[in-house]
Amino acid sequence: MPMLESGEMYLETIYVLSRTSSAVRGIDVGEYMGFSKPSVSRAVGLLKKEGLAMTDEQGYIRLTPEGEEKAKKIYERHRVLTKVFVDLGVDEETAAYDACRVEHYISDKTFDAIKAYLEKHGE
Amino acid sequence: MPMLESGEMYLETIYVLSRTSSAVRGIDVGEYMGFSKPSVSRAVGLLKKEGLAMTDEQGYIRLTPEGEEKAKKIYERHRVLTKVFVDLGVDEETAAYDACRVEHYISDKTFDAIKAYLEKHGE
DNA sequence: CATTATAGTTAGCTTTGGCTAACTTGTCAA
DNA sequence: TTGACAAGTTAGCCAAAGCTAACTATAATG
Repeated sequence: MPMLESGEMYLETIYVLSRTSSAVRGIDVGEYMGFSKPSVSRAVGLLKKEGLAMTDEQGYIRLTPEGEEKAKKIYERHRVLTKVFVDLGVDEETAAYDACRVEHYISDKTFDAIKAYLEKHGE
Repeated sequence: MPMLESGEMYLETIYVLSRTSSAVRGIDVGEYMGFSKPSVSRAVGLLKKEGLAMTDEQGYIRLTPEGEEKAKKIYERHRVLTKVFVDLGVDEETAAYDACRVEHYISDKTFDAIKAYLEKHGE
């Protein structure tokens, strides 16, 4: 089954936290996203079942190569969309917030077109 | 409470169908959206409860002024976003499909910025 | 060593929004 | 007038994804 917004958000959050802490725990994910421990527990369990996340020897959450690849793609969407919105004159916070929603709903085709536009017109 | 994607889609569909048929029934809405009669029945019931839709003397579904206003806004988002995506090189079908998702998730600020861009750069 | 705090899990509730099955209602034609 | 079909509604199921409460397990501290 296809990954929904919720799953993608957890994946992205784990990826983003991994880049600065390298020892990501469920509690950190929950705090970052504003969700409860049980919600994180279940969501991470689903990511594991899908082969996108795992728990390492110390009990920290890690992404599998496949999970990391997916997460990178989502995060790239986030960065590109935020930049496009900011370039269009939207304030940083709103741009990031909207990017965070939109990133889960556009097709590769449309995202690639937006990205190509940014590469041609952005500085 | 805020209107979610589902409610907005029903509202938009009723609006779009109203523009060509003027006698919109639940069955038409369901057929257009690919949903069952009971799903439409409940969704339209919710729109009524929110004061956005009503049933006329002949039993057809009508939007209230408030509902029509909301629907127009959503539909405008649909048109503008579709056009932007097409302008960026996305095929019509994909553009419309993606617009249909995105239209529910971006803020007024971001939409206005996109619209302003289109008005300046589109033909 | 025992207590306490922190992290994670389990159980079970809630809402949203699909669905099917089955019932009601209304119209139309034989 | 009756029988059938079309439209709508009601009841109740299911999945997703949040929540709280309560349990477990681990680690740190007095």
